[in-house]
Amino acid sequence: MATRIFIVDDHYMIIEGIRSLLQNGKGLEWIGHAMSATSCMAFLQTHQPHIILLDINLPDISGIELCKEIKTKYPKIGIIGLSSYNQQSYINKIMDNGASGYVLKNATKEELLDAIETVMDGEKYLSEEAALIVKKNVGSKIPIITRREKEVLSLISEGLTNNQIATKLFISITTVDTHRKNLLAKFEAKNTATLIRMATHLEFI
Amino acid sequence: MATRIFIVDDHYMIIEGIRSLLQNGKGLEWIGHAMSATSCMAFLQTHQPHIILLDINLPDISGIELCKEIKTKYPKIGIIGLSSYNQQSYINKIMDNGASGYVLKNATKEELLDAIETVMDGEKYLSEEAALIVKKNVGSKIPIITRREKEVLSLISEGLTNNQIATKLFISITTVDTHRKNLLAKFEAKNTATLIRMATHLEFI
DNA sequence: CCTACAATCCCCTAAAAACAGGATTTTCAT
DNA sequence: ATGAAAATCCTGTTTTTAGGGGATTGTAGG
Repeated sequence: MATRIFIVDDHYMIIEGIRSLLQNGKGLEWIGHAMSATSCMAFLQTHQPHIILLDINLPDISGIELCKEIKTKYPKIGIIGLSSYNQQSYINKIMDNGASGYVLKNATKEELLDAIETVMDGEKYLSEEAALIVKKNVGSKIPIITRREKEVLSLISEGLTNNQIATKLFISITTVDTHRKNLLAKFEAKNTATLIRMATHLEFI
Repeated sequence: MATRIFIVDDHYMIIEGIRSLLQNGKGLEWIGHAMSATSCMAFLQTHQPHIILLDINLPDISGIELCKEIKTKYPKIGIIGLSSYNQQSYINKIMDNGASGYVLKNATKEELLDAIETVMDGEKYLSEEAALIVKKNVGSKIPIITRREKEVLSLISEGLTNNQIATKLFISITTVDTHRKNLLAKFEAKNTATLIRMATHLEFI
């Protein structure tokens, strides 16, 4: 039986690229693509791929969330994370959320086929570069922030004061202040300026 | 004569994707690809494409720099910028550096062919989304800051207080404060958080 | 010469953020 | 159900920023 492949990515060129790369792969069946999380979930109600190639940067919800959702509903599907950049933080996150592999978008055809094969065998796969990055960043921790903290962080970056954030989120100023304190602690940032800089570089914003 | 297309992108999948998208395009000749700025310049010494599809995010130097370089040496080549994201600042920058078009990586086959055709006709092309962004950001100028201001800006982003910056630069706190005030004014930022966010996105830091 | 601009310095006040201690409730997975 | 983690709220003090004035040097260009 052919391995059924489904791909979720919002970039047309990537979809085309992967389709083209997989065209000659033996034992692979391309069963379609989705360009958003919602259309992906809709597709899965009627189709059962073996492997989903899942872009981490999606327009509606993050690929990481989607990965979790897919894994909860369809635990048998193997998920391989895809990303354009060496987003250190994301590699860990998506693997923690049930993905079985991670491949960068500059991967070669061989790497991609290798990843699919490895995951089909029930093992985990990290592309060479991804593995390097994980190795390189051992110790340089990526903070794990909560939904609410992320929300506050993003509002801070938009220039809102604690007061305005409090009003917007219907919470007390002191709560916002606490979230802010926790953010500073988690990022080990001295002040807002560093916080925003780090968050931007780690692509939290 | 067929339009000779050359592509510069460090992502294998994108290269494959575009190759696949252009395969059926009439009058197009795919003459190769480069995955870095240096190999691109090397290729151009022996080949003359009509159109270069140029990714903005390259590993060695930025696509914007490369664009300038290509245009200086080979002014006849039409360059179409490619980018994954709606990087507002980049659209202006690459167009200012001689590019004739800008297409997002989630463009359809039609958009891409349209872009190539338009540029071959000697006109400029902006993809729908890109045009929207530019339109949305009319008036949102890129601030011009002085050497000293840039210095202060970068120290702010590193988390130094005005006091520490003053000590470091051997100037008074009030001077630092003035620079800060001017930075906020130039970026039209409400506070430090927005300032740093904008500066990061506009690549001042 | 004169102007523009950068870079420097000063004073002031209100608002905001940083920092340090807490405490309570809700949510969620084992 | 129980414990951990998240999210909420509180009371303080100290430091920093935001934002408003205004002023002095030096330098480069028209």
